[in-house]
Amino acid sequence: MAAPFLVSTTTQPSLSSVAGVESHEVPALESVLGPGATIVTMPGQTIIVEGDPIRHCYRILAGGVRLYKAIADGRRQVIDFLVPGDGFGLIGRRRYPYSVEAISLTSLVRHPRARVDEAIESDPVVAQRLFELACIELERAQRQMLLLGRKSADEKIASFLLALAERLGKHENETLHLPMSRQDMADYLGLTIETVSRTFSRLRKEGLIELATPHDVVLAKLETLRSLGEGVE
Amino acid sequence: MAAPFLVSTTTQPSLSSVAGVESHEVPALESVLGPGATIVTMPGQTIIVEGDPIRHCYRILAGGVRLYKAIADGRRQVIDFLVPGDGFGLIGRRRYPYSVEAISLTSLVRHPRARVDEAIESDPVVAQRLFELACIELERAQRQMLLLGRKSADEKIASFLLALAERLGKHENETLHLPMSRQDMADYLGLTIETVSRTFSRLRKEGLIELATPHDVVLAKLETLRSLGEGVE
DNA sequence: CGTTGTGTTGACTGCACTCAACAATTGTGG
DNA sequence: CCACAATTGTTGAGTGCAGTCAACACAACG
Repeated sequence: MAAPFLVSTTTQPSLSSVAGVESHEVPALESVLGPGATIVTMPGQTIIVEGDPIRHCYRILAGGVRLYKAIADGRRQVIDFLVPGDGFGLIGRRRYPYSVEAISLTSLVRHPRARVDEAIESDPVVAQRLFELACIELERAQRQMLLLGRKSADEKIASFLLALAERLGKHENETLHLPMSRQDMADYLGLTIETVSRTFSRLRKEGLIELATPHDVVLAKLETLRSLGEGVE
Repeated sequence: MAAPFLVSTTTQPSLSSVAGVESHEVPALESVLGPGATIVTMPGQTIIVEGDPIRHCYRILAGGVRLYKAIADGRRQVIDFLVPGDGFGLIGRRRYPYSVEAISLTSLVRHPRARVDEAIESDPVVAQRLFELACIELERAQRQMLLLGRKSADEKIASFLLALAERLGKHENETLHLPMSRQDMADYLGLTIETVSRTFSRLRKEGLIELATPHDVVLAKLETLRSLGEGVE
């Protein structure tokens, strides 16, 4: 563990740019940022610690990360999982309100945050675009509040799978790859690993999903899954 | 119930502008919006329904409102409570992702949303300010995700009281007025009315708070309340 | 081939939920 | 003004969903 950052300036060739990743995308901002340093991180490696000043903004080229908040006794709440195309350090003010860790072998491009701040001042379109991105994030967070506060374990898992499927453009009977651990899912959904595991097993027995491996889910009955996730009795 | 909107164009004199209301304030935007129509709503009255197009933005002069999302079977998640000085309809894109209802007798000023959209295009400072506001809202939402996913009933109530106290600039042994019902608090914290009521009673027995009335809490031991809210064992 | 990390399953527990009764308060009509 | 109804909050009794503790399966790895 605690492997050092492997920094390289060469661009990663295998970007694996996924289909439906829209919410964190930064097309209008691409040009503003210019070239950046490419960073490769090992699974489990910490990239940002909650409270760190926002010095850079990052975009994920390959792999994935988790954003999370923690309390003193070790409890964690995963705020979001980011996939290739997503970024962090772009929205936000002085400091990161969450920690960032790599889920798998992950490569990112890093740009000085100052370049964004300059762009906000100079280019009105940048501020508009960032405002729009922040609004999208806010709506995501508010949807997650409904999930965390009012949904059952079944409904949470169903919603999670559906949201991820939509984000990655997966359809019925396609295989959805879950790069994160059961613990990560639990901390994202306000559950324990055991409950996550049991719920996957139950959904499998009921035929709503198939588990090729613990990290590869086939969405067998998308509609049933959807009505479950929406909380329709 | 279902009393009609009482619209008047005269400005409400008793603004009751509270001290520490910062997160929803719109000082730089005041001038942009110009004069608006004043609206008075009765307790429980619906102002916005989830999914409504954002045609106006509102600022609360007196009273208070709840923002909430609901599912088909009636379960609700209160997203936030707004107090005088706060606003809604300013941050967000096409449609409201939540419903808005008055908690108490509430007066608001309403401005056409189009005026904001024009200002975003024409005045770079407006877009910057809105981006900043959205970031603040996002951080609030993310803190609430930690509360909903990982805190116990005690910790939730303690956090809630502390956040409200800070927002209204209340200190130790001062009385904090809670304008919302137990049901609203429950739906905000992901609990039931009974659990909210029981937890208030327990905190009272332990001497952390006093209950002048069910809606007026004296914060007797602010530090103990704080460590409880932070999740320190 | 043992070790370690991760996931699954079982047995049991407990925190918060449900159901229910009652108290307190407010509003309404006679 | 009082009786009654309606609304809101509190408390008790019992239940259940998800949590805890524990054992085991399985794969990856040195």
